Amino acid sequence: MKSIGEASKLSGITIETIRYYEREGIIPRTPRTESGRRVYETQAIAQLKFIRRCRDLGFSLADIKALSSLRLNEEATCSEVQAIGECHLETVRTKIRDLKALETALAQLLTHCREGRTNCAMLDKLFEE
Amino acid sequence: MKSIGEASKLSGITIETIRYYEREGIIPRTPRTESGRRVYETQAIAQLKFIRRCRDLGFSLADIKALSSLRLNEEATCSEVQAIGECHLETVRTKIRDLKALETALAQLLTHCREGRTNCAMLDKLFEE
DNA sequence: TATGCATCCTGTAGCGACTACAGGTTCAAG
DNA sequence: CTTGAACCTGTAGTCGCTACAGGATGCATA
Repeated sequence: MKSIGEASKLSGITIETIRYYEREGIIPRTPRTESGRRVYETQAIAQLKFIRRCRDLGFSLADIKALSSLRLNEEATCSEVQAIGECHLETVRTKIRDLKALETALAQLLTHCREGRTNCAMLDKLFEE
Repeated sequence: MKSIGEASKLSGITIETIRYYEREGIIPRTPRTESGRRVYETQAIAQLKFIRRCRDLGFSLADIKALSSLRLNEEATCSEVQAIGECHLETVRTKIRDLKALETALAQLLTHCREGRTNCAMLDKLFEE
């Protein structure tokens, strides 16, 4: 039986974000004390940790919602989880490829820049044609 | 003297986004016809293309604003442009590193998943402890 | 018991960079 | 003169938070 502050420290999610997750239905409505303060049980904190790990892996909140419900669903198969994971992995790989291309282009432009000309070769390149 | 539709096609920026850039002061207020339609000269279109290229390189609109004004400023030095570029390049490289770590972690989790167990090893891993 | 401070509550607005309308006007072709 | 494409302004939604404002509660100390 922990307060939101303790839940925050244990899960590594800020208080504001925990409340946001509740508002958005990422986690179910947390029980309150008589005075209206949120109360977290061990399981609720485990769920927050799970969300934290998924976010660290870059999953969207929509994906996390799906993964959470798959865990609770008896009939859910591993392959459904796998599909979400594979799809996300592909997204990540695409991002890496895109960023690498971008890195190369940027580095190339900066090489011109480093030559110390008065007129900036990088800006000229970006403006040309 | 082009319409916003033509400017959009020539620059590769959607009409809505061009209007957004104007609203946000990324580009100056575009002159209008008597009836209130936007009119783009060759130079305005060149600026849109410049913005497009910068966005493709991942620069923020704030950076682009700075780069644009550096180009117009007589006293601006190449080193100021370089500083913005180097800073952005570092950001990109950091992102690539982070995404690669994430890719590895995800791929590893999915390896377990692929083993075809009934209980999903990936979900279990994410929930454990 | 009173005070003071930390922690909590709800509700709303802001971020970046768009995107997507609604509801209206203008233009050019047939 | 009508039709339909293209344009206009203004506002709200997206994602995943973050940052308040303005108030209530809980706990330790004087």
